[in-house]
Amino acid sequence: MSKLNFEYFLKSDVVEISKNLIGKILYTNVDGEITAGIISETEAYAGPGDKASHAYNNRRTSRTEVMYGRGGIAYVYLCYGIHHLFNIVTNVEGIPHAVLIRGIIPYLGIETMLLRRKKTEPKLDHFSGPGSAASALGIHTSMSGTSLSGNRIWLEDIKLKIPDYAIYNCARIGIDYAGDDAKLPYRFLIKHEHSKKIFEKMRDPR
DNA sequence: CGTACGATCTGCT
DNA sequence: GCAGATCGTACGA
Repeated sequence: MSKLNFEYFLKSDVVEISKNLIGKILYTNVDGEITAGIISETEAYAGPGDKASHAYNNRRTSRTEVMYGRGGIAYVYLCYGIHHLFNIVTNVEGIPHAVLIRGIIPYLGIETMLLRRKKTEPKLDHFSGPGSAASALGIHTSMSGTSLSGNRIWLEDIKLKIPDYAIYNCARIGIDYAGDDAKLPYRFLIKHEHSKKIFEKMRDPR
């Protein structure tokens, strides 16, 4: 089990990183409460040339400014006034690439995560969808800009590797405004059946 | 300053 | 399958 260091996030191919992040473990420490999930779904947002990105055409605002920082920090923003969506900034300083985390498989602290989600049934559905995944991990917009090499949010490799046949990719969701870029196959996810297997194994390790 | 709308989720039908 | 929730952000006046 090794913590991913910032160099991992400096690579230039955000789509490649998106795919590679599938199966990594995302940890948060919120007020001393540690929870974690296996990343099961991601989307790449390729910065200035990507109409779906908040940083399209190098648009800079106080919200998007953190995306222009060095890879390996969190970009968290509010969507529809309700959902705190968690992204990982990639590439070198000045290039605003990011990966949206869209789903997790509970790995550590599922009781806490269920409380945050106001759910009782330990179902996988409650942790898929970008708003749900971030909420389960206690992520808030106030954490935007947090370094992933600190002790508040970080990533680790897992021994169990997700095989390629269990991963597929397709077009991103909810970005109809992005024209042709809406068709780009920048979304990666673990097939549902495979996610369920991992989830069950996690809950009953025998 | 005012307005339009979004990288969504939920519950009800 | 669809509408409603709900509010910060962006942008134009």
